[in-house]
Order: sequence, then C-alpha cells, then structure tokens
Amino acid sequence: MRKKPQQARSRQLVDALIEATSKVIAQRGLDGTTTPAIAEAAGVSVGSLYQYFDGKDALITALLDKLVTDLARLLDLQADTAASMSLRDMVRSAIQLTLAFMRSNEGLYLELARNWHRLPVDHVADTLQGHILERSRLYFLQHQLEYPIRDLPVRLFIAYNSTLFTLMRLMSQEGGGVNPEAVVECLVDMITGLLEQGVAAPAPAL
Amino acid sequence: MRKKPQQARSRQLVDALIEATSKVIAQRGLDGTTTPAIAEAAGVSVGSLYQYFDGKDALITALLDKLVTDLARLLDLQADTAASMSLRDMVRSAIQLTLAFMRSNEGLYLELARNWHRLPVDHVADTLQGHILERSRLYFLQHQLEYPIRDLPVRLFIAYNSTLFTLMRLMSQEGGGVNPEAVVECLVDMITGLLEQGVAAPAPAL
Amino acid sequence: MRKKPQQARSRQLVDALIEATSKVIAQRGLDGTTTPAIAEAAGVSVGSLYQYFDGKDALITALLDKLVTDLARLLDLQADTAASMSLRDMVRSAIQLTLAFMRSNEGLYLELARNWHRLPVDHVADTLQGHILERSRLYFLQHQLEYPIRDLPVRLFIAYNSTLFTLMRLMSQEGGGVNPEAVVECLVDMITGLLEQGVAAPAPAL
Amino acid sequence: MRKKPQQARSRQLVDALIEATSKVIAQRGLDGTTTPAIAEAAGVSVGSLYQYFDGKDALITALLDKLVTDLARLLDLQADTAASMSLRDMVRSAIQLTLAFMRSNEGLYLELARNWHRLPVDHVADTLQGHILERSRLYFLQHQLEYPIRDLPVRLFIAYNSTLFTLMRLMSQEGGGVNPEAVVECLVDMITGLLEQGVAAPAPAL
DNA sequence: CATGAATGAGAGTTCATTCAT
DNA sequence: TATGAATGAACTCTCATTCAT
Repeated sequence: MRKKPQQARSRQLVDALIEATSKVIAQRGLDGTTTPAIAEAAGVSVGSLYQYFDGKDALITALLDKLVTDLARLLDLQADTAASMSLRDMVRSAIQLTLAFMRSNEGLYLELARNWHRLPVDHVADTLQGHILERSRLYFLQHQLEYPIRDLPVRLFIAYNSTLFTLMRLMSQEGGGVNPEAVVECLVDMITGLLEQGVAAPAPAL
Repeated sequence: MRKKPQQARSRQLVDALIEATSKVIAQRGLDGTTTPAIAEAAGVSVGSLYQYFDGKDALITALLDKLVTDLARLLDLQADTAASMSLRDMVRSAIQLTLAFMRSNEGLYLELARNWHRLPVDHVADTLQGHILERSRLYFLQHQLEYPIRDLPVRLFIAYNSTLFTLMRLMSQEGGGVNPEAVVECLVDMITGLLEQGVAAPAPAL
Repeated sequence: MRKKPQQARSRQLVDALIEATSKVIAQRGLDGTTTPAIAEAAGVSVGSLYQYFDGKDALITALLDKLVTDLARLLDLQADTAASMSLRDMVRSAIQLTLAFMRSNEGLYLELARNWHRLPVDHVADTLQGHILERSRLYFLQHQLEYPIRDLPVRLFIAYNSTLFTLMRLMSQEGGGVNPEAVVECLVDMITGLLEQGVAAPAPAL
Repeated sequence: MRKKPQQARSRQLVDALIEATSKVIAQRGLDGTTTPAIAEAAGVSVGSLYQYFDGKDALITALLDKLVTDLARLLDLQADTAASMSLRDMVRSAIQLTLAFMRSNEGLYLELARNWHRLPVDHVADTLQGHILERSRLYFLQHQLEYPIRDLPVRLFIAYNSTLFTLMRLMSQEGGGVNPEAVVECLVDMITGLLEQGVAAPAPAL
C-alpha cells in the first residue's frame, strides 16, 4: 500500500477498492480484472486506486489477505462445531462447507481457486495450512486417537488438494452429467479413508 | 481451421505450428504465448499462421486435440500393461505415469493442467473420460469383480481430479516441505481405497 | 506566489517549501521533483503548497530567487578577498569557488546548472551578470588597468559560460579519464588569458 | 532495435521514425518528445514505432548514432580544409562551423546539446573525442609543432566544452544584448590561446 | 499462397492540480 | 486555513489481427 489512509473517507475507499476487486474477479474473471474495471466498479478514478495500491497485484494481494482472515475465522467456527462429530461427519461437514463457500460470493472463490498458480498465494496457503494442521491435531487428541498420526501433513496436503480440485471441477461443469450429491458422498468416503489410514495399519492390497 | 491442408507441405505447416504452440507454452507459459512468438518458433510468418488457423484459440484447440490422441494412446498402452496388475499396483502405475507425463515436455502438460479452466477442454475431458471408463470396465471385468461397480463414473471423476491437482500442487512447490514419494504412496492408498469402496460394502464410520 | 505571507508562521511555511524543493531536486533530480514529493519533504500537505505557490514552476522560481541572493552575497565575499590578488590568482580562486559551490548542497547547484535551459533563469542571469560586471569593473580600476576593458561584457560572458560548462562536464564524468586538477589549472590559464587580452593588444596569430 | 527491417518499406519506416524523432525534438523540445508525437510526425501508428524500437530512448539513441556519423564526416571535411590554415584560422573555422551546425536543423542540435546530461551520450562523446584528438594530433604534426602537446586531451576537453556552452547560451538569448560576432571573435582568441599554451611555455601571470 | 508491415484498442501507471471537509 | 482525497489527461507499451505487396 502506497499511502496510509488517514481520513475516514479514504479508509472507506480502500475497502471499496478491495470489494470492487472481488466483484470484478467474480464477474469478469481474473483475466478481465483490469485497473480500469476495478476503479469503475469502485466508482472512483484510476488515480485514486494508485493512491493506495501499487497496482493490480497489490490489490489482489490485499484481497487475499482479507479473505484468509475471513476463512480462518470460518474454519475456527466449523472446528468448534465439528469437535464432537465422528471423523466421517466432520469430513462431510468440512467438504459441504467448502462447497458452499466456493459457491458463495458469486463465484469469487471458485475463480481464485482456479487461478491459484497465478496468485501470490504463499501467505494464504501457509496460514491455512497452519490452521488446519493445528485443528486436526486437536481433533485427533480429543478423540483419543493415537498421535502423531502417520504422515499427517502429507495426508492433509492430499486431502484438501483433492477436495478443492474435485469440487472446482464439479462446479465448473455443474449440470454436465455428474451428480453433485454422489460426488460429495464419495469424496467423504475417500477423505475419511485417507485420514483413517494414518491411524490404523496400512490397508492390505485388494 | 480456415483451410483444410490438402497438400503435404500444408500439413507439415499445420503440424509445425501446433508443435511451435506447445513449445512456446512450455517455455513462456500460457500468458506469454503470443501469436508472433508461435509464428517465430514455427519459422513461419504470422500471416501464414492465420492462413491455417482462425487465431490463437484455434491453435490451442488443435494442440489439445492432438494431445488427446497421444494421451489416449499412452493410456491404452498403460492399460495393457496394467491389465494383469493388482488394483493397488495399477493405481500406483497410473499415478506415476501421470507424474512423469506432467514433468515431461518441459512442463507443457503441467502448464496446461494448471490453466485447464481457460482452455477449451471439454472435448479433451470427454474423450479421456470415455477412454478411462471403458478401460476401467474392462479391468474390473477381467478381475472378476462384480460389475457395474457402484458409481464408477463418480469414482473415476474424483480419482483423476484428485490425482491431477495433488500432483500439480506437488510439482509447483517441489522442494517446499512435502516429500514427493510419501505423497505418491499415500495417494495410491487413497485412490485404491476409493475404487475398492465401489466394490465392497461402504466402510463403516470410525 | 498566491498569497503574501504576512504572519510569521506563513513565512516559515514558505521557507520550508523552498527548502524542501531544493532538497528534492538535489536528491531526486529535476525530473523526479514532483509536488507531492516537495510537500512531503516540507512536512506539509499538497494543499498548503498550493496556498502559497501557484505550482511547481512558481516554487522553482522562488528557489532560484533565493539562491541568487545567496550567490550574490558569496560573490561579494569572494570579491573582497580577491581584491588584492593578482588576476591569475583571482581567476583561480573564482573557479575553485565555483567548483566547490557546485559540489555543495548535495549536488543541487550542479543539477540546476545542468538544467538551466528548462528553468526560469533570466532573472538569475541578469542579477549575477550585473554583479559580476560591477565587481570586475572595480577590480580592474583598483589594479590600475586601463578601463573600460575592451569588450568586458563579452569576455565575462564567455568566461563564466566556459567555466560553468567545463566544470559541469568535469563533475559529470569524475573518475572518467580527465584529471580534475589539470583541468582547473588549464582553465585558469585560459580565463586569465581571455581577460588579459582585453587589456593588452590582441595576440598575434601563431 | 526489436526487429530487423527486412522489406524496403520497413527500412523507410525506420528512417522516417528517426527523422520524425529529430523533428519533434527540434519543434517541441526533449520534454515534448513523446511516443505518440513521434508516431504522428512519422505518419504511423504507435504500434509501428514499437515494432522497430524498444521505446523512446531507443529512438533517441538511434538518432544520436546517426548524427554522430554525420558529424564525424563533417569534421573530417573541415579538417581537410583546415589543414593548411594557421591555428587561429582553424579555430575560427571550427567555431563558426559549430555555430552554423547548431543553428541548422531547426534547433535540433541546440536542444540536444542543452540536454546532453539526459541523453545516452557516451558513445557520441567517445567517437567525437577520438576524432578530434586524432585530427588535432595530425594538425600539430603537420605544422611542425612539437608533439605531444602538453595536456592535449585536457586542452581539447576544455576547448569544446567552453565553445559548446558559450555558443548554446549565445543562441538561447540571441538578440538579448550580446553581440554574436564579438563573442565568436573573442572565443577564437581564447581557444587559440588555450591551444598555444600547450606548445609554448606557460604564460607568466599578469 | 507467403510475407511481415501496420494497426489501434486497451492495459498499466504517473502527477499537477482541485476542492470538499 | 490546512488537509489529503480525488481527479483525469497523458504517457509508455503490448499483441491479436488484417492486408498490401
């Protein structure tokens, strides 16, 4: 950020610009997200945008920073609720939450997830990974499962990448032959299995 | 495609352009792939490019069409080899093949997979899906597993999306904390489990 | 200037702005001198800047006006000291003073001299020219050289332009092959000769 | 230069762009020399400009490269003519040539000289310096003056810088009080003296 | 047919200046 | 009066596409 907003008005502007960025990404895609488009969506001139942000990338980074906060809060909430669930129910809950989240906000999160490799995503990833790891550790402890679970980071890495991409693809071709409910249920089975395998002995080959 | 290449030279030119497209994508990324760059890589003028293709998108479509053929052939080969394997070994073989494939060709396939949602990917997806479904059907029949497997399309949908994205992420941060071998092995377990569940009774909750 | 500063605070502000202008020019060059930068350096808002100055040009004009006063005072001082010197020593003294002056103030004067033609320089030039002419007249009178010297204004015009530009170029490529001491000494000879020729008969051709 | 012009038409364009650059500099000054202005003056679109030049700086560099060639040729011509002159006449001839040169081309050279420190001038300076040094060496040899002259590079450095800036200033305020002929004549005396001093013993102080 | 010159809309960015607060 | 938010014209540069040669 170039200048620190010192008046109330400009703090509003900064928020409006980030909000506008999210709208534009949602509506026109990441490629259609241009500085003119953002400025227009925020109802200000391009100049104002550059008063507070170094450019498009800075705006997107700011948006991601804001989202990661929201997301972490959401995850905490879900974790509290999920503490008492069975593993399977917890996984289902998490997946359904993710799906709802990606469907919300006019597809913003879907578009961001799709374009992850073009975004400055390290900070977000680290933060979320930390959150999830900690939450998982607690869950397993509370449920008196032996801990540390075998390869927990690896299992979680696979778990959320698999879930994310599968859901992304699901949403991208919704109405295109795959039954969403079936996918979710099957995904729940798979992820539950993945995590259980970290506790029990490796499954024998078929 | 504007013109159907009927002379040998024209067919060579078309091939050269598609080949050039793949090179440029691999070397400069999808965003850096410009028509002048493609023409130059093909040793042809931009004008000629437009003689045979409607534009950049048409070239990329053509490239994908070509790749899908190659891929199908590769899959067939692997399927023949895999016919005699246990399910787990077949899954491992498929995943390792996928990983090797994405690493090959100077990262072309990785770049394409990353940007799948910006590409005209429907045809590719349908073709591959058909291939994989058919191959799987055969495999299960040969192994005298009851057939039709419960929700086979859904399970396959989840299987390849999970695998693809996890491997993509793995490659994007190679050397960044995750152990590739462990991920692959864990992935093998997970996918094997996913497919087995279509055969056996649903796993009871933990 | 928009307003005449009548209160003490206003006068301080005006001074601070001019001072800030000189700092910014010295540090960022004339091209990098922007009104926001000046305001910030002065610890004032852009708005205030425009309360007291019509714009960037007015600020620079004010800076030059201030500098010409300082310069005239410096010249007077030097003139007093130089009154008793031989012509050669006086010339050397003046040149060394000029060099020191241009090196001072973090290169401000060098930057101004370089960009003279983009600056409102007439007033400065006239004032200095008057000063120098008067001082020279006095010097020659005191040293009982016949007066008026032939073409004194012309000789002085050549003298300071030659000196200024040669020193500017010298400083711009310091460490680049030319020996500063040798240049200064040679310059002293040349300028001394130039002035002497106004007294004695024109030198015969070689 | 980005692309090498392969067709005759584009070679013309390259020339037209350089020509346009010189016109724009002459007419609107270096600050007014923008890529749109150059493109318009050349009667082409901005895009064409960027096909052959990396930008404004590249165009200016190309212009300077072209000018240095012209200048060197001019200097050689003058040197041949001047070979038989007395030192004073040669100096006068050179100064008058410089003045005429700077007045030509609608003030282009004047504007370039004024802004020397903002231009990529190293190549030009080196080339000209080499030319002048070599020519001078020959001249002094031919006139059986002892060689090497004391501090020849230093004397030449002073000679052309003094001449250039004095003439620049003269032209910038033409009609403003200084008599051009008188300045030139006086300058001739000064430069002649400067060079003679490298041959004879240093002049005694007045 | 092949060529590559030419286009121009549109992106990102800067900064002198104004004006509501 | 002081502030700093807001403006917007202007600039540099890119690239998909067309079309004269």
